[in-house]
Amino acid sequence: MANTTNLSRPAAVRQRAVTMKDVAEHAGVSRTAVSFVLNNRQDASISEDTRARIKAAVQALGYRPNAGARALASQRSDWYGIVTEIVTAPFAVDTIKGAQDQAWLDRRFLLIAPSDQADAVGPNKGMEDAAIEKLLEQRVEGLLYAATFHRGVHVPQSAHEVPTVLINCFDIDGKLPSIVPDEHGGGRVAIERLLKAGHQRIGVINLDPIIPASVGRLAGAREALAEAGLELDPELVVTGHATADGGYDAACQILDRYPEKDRPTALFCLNDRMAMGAYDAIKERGLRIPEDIAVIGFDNQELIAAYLRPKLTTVALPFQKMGALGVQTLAILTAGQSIVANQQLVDCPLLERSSV
Amino acid sequence: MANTTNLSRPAAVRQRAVTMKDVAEHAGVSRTAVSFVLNNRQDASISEDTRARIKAAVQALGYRPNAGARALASQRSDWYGIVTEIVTAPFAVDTIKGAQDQAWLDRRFLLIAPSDQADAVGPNKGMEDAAIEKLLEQRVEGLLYAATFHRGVHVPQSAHEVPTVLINCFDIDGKLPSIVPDEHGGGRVAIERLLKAGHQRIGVINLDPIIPASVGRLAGAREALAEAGLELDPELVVTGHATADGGYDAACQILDRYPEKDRPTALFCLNDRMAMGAYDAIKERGLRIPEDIAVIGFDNQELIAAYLRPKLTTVALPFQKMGALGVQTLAILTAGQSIVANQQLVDCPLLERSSV
DNA sequence: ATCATCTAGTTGCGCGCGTTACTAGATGAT
DNA sequence: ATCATCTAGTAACGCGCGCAACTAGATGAT
Repeated sequence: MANTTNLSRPAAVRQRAVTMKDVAEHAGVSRTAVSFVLNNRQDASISEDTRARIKAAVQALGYRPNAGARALASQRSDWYGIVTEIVTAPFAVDTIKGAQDQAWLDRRFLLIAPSDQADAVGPNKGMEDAAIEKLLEQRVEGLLYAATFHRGVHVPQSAHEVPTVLINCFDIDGKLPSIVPDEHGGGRVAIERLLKAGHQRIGVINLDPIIPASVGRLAGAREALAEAGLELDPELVVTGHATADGGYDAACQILDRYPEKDRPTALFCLNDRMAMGAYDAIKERGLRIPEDIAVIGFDNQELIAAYLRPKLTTVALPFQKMGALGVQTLAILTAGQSIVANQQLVDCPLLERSSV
Repeated sequence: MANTTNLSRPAAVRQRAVTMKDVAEHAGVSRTAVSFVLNNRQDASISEDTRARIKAAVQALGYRPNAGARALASQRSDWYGIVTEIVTAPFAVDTIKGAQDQAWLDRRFLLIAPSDQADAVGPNKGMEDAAIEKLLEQRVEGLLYAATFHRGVHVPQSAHEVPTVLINCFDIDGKLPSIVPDEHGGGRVAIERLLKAGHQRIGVINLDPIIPASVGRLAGAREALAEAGLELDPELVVTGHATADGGYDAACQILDRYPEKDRPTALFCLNDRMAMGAYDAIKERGLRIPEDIAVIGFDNQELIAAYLRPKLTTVALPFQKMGALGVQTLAILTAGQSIVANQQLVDCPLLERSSV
């Protein structure tokens, strides 16, 4: 789809930028020589002397390459694009950070486009497509498509025109490669930590049971328990709304259902926001964390986990790693090679703080 | 400064993109005609008929303009750059969002570069400069430089080569225009809200007293009190570390210092994290919010304010608005016009929730 | 019939750069 | 002295596009 923007707005008056031609004249050589030196080409022979003269001219004039022109001539932009919900997303920045850092290492540049995938069916439907369109107009060589919670997504058609990697989500329609957190492993790790601390009777505050996060984490939890010869008591699993209030309500249910001796000694909250509410329920009952009840969360939502009192032990979602791995995967794909697996799992590490 | 990246990496094999030439041939017209139609130029005359043929060809071939080539030819990129600490910053995203949305309205594109300004004196010193350098290589027409907490900054020299606007910070060295929150007004608004609820004896949990946020908010608070014929009791102002723990400690001090009848009935916490800690101190003492003690925060750190129980009434920092205003200001500057004021203040609105 | 004007386009230059093909001179081998 | 080879570059093309300058034909006025 072409756009039809009118470019006839008056340009700002500003002095012309220094070009290679200027550098060449200043150094008394041809523009080609400058190009060879700047691109550090081994096949061209330029004497040490003129090489130095050229570099001096670059310094003296403050020459700065024009990335657009370079991309035009070389037919490669060294740019990747990332599409993500930027604002509603406390996590999006971590993904971007991871991708950005890796891109930097690879001498590439990351273009970030906003999208409101959440309303993908709503009024902003067009915005995401337009964002991708814009990125393609910049001739990005590959796309990262990141979601803020693990789920299946429909990727706009235009994203298929360049190598695309999904982060924290997977392609419902097709075969686009994806990178997702190892929810299952994260569930294991959380329970193993509680078992190690001696807890046997563990309550679970669950998320909406159909989302991948819930399915995976619970399965992992069950597996870890099974290996210890234990089972997850279905009565101890209560589903809450994925907010602090939801966590509070769920925790109340669990805590109030049993006399003290049968009460679970630990709570596995499937996200940190619910853990935040659970804290309130526990404190309200005069119980101490972790002495009376240990709490373990999931997500490592810094602002919550690190500031709760006591600080929340939780399982981290590896956003930075996923972002970095996304760029690495893209690098492989854009080089025309094929990748190992269509879906890559990234570990969810345990973050020890003080609530267990 | 020129970079000397070697571009000789092998490019991915991919079919050539559709160009204007292809469209022109397909439509049986000259390339210029296509350009005129796509740019919607009024001064050129193209019949309705060929205009339609060209548009059809664009559709048929899936033509997409090459932004780089367009920028090269037109000498305007339509890009702005924004430099900000992306990861350590819960707020950075809001600024970006505001700027991004405004840029979108203005048919411009926002390039985001990371920077770790916090360690500007440390090992990452070079990174910020490099990031700006990269943006300038992309020929951005203007720069936004955003900080995550209101402060004075030193802006790298290269940022002076294009119009630059500072957001949430101000230029220590020079005269770069800036956009900052109206801390003073925010302080007023917070206190006025408490006064309206009937509170007269108000405790303040202060930030480091030398930072602009503290200075402004306190001054505003004093002014509001003065207008009600009241004064801020110096004993009721305690400075805490800007964390939940700091807020807890400070709140304990205030709450334990007085017998019940002399205890303040409201707490103005100069940031939400400290309010989070204050909540704990209050609840620990069996007091209710807001019945026994009202709490008002500052910053509107969503993840905290909206999830505390009861939800925290707080004064919002207008990051989105500042971002948007930044882009608008940049638009004025890049158009060669001059702006009204060198420093623009943006209102900090009160966000009513349930803690007052 | 002649000239001016308008319509509907086209030709061609240049943006800044990467790159291929060429060359003038120096050096070495025979 | 002659030819091949090497050194140290240079000339020229094209990437995709915007834009100023031009043109061929149609229309209208005198």
